[in-house]
Amino acid sequence: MRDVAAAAGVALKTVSRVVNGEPGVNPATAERVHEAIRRLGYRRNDSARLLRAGRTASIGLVIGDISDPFYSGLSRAVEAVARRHGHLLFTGISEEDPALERDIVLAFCARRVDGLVIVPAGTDHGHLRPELEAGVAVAFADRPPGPGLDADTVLSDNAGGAAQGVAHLIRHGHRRIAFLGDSPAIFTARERLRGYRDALAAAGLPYDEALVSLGRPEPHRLRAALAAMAALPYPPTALFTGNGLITTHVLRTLAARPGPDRPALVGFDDLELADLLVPGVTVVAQDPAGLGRTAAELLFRRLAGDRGPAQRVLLPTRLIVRGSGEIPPPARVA
Amino acid sequence: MRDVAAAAGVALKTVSRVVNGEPGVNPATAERVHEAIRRLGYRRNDSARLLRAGRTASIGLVIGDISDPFYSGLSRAVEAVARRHGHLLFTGISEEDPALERDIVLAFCARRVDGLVIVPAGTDHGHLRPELEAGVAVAFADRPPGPGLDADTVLSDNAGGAAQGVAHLIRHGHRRIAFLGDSPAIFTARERLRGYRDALAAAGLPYDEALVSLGRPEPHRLRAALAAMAALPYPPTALFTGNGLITTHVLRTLAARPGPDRPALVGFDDLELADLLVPGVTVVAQDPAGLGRTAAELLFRRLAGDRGPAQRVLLPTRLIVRGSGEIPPPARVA
DNA sequence: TTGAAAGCGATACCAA
DNA sequence: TTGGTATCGCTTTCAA
Repeated sequence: MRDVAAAAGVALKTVSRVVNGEPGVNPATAERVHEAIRRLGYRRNDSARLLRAGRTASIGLVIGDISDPFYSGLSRAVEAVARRHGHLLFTGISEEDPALERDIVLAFCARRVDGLVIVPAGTDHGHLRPELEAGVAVAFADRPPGPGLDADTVLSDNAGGAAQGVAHLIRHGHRRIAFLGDSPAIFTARERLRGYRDALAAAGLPYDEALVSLGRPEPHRLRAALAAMAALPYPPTALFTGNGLITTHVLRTLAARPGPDRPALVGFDDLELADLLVPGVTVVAQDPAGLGRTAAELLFRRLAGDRGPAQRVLLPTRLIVRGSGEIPPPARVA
Repeated sequence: MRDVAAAAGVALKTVSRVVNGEPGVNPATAERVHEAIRRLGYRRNDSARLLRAGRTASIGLVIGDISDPFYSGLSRAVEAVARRHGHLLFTGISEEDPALERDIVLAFCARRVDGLVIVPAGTDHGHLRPELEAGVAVAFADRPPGPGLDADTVLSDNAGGAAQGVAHLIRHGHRRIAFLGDSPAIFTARERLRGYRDALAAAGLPYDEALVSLGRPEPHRLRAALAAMAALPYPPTALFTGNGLITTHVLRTLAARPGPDRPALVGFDDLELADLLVPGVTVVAQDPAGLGRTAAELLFRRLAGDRGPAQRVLLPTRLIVRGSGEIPPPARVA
């Protein structure tokens, strides 16, 4: 910019005025400046401008795994909202590792992002407190922050959705319904398990630990769990799977070992091509874009100056009926 | 930092030394500074530091649609490489709109990103020339830049992969093979069509325009194309679909209208759950992570000072046999 | 070992 | 309408 000013024979400030379209510049002078800008191929350095302005017009998104379609949908929505507000988006991938999440968050804060949208992997967000006090806005999506931190949070109705899915199976005559879920260390997994129990209780059915398997969504673990349940005196006639990955692995296991009495199945999370499988996979679908959009919008409301109490938004889920959840239990042999 | 210096009763520079772990500071002084840092909750502003340093330690990724699993895999790989090099990643989504792509690229450049990884939607990248001259490194992934621009480029072997898939169908006895592809305005679509023609030619089969349908991957367009082909005197006995979305829509159409003579099918791009469909979907799989990783690594090689000629890397594809591509043609009724 | 002053590239305030 | 100068938060150069 200094070079431009020199080339045009004007002061720095005049160039700044022209570049920013500020009023009060003689058209002839402005033209001289434009000429110099063209000739020198000058373009403004936004980083420097924003340093002066004291903001960065950027927000950071921290997410566990962008190759999961759920999170990529969320991510896309956040980007759209950011751009609509004239902000750029930093994306950081935590690989569900709390330490990495923390590093990324701190790196973003060191760049002085205006705000953060976090899908937390960790459960301790103490490192965020000083940043919040320093004025960084934060919104959590999909999972809540660890205890002791108060920030806007957008969640799916995990418990309600799971209850809805399990109630659907009960309505179709099932009494022995298994729950295959992720590790209870994960908030959403706990909530979905709660929904499962709620639905059983509401129908007056007992909670049987032998029908519940929680842990990492690994194929061999799930195969073993299914085998153990199949060996029970009264094996489950229906399965509720706690997330998309688990549903996929369970479907593979069922396909590899086709039997006459295929259990009914309802899964949490929609799957690509779920409608093309035979039978189609009945699922409780979330709204990943809605999570991202809502979290980002809450964030920008804060950036616009909203100082109200932290909000917690619960987004509804939707049962999509496709066939696998409507398989009746085998006829009772009297 | 000024406040810290004042609180510790030292000069600005001393604080800077302590913060950056530079040698030559009296341990006692350093401790006083640390104390002040803690008390004031100070943390360094990286944006300001990098402004002084003349770099931003950030790169930009411009991508068409992150919710496409292909691009989210690519994106994830770019993020990983960026972090490994201590860089932050800006993500911009062009929605396959050249004008938007240009805006995003220019916004990134205005922030003075050190480099860009672009999955181009546009075919004219003239706006990049001044940026390149200004020292921004650029690598293209999945599709090449428009003519007249010379930059590192990483592509899948689209033509080779398509030829491999079509040859697979020919090997299974098919002579009438349809090609359902995306708009020829798209580089990858053109290349895959070329591979199709190559494979036909290599087998001595004629190229029949009636068996080729190009255009947007919309369900009704594809349904109409399939219906028209089915009405031919000699309808195709096998289909080659030019990308994942097209494969999906075609599978839906076939499922909705099951006939006795189901055509064989090989699709470009792998699909989630492709192994669980009946029959499993035979595909030509790309390596999205490889595209992203390689492009990002080329970029960082440039940032490290490599001034060699622009490279073009071709990544191999892989045929995954699952059943749909091995259906034989119906027996010839003599 | 420590510090003063200049500068990175822009904007803001006040004066001319 | 235009320009000088201080400033954003930090690093670098050179001197003490």
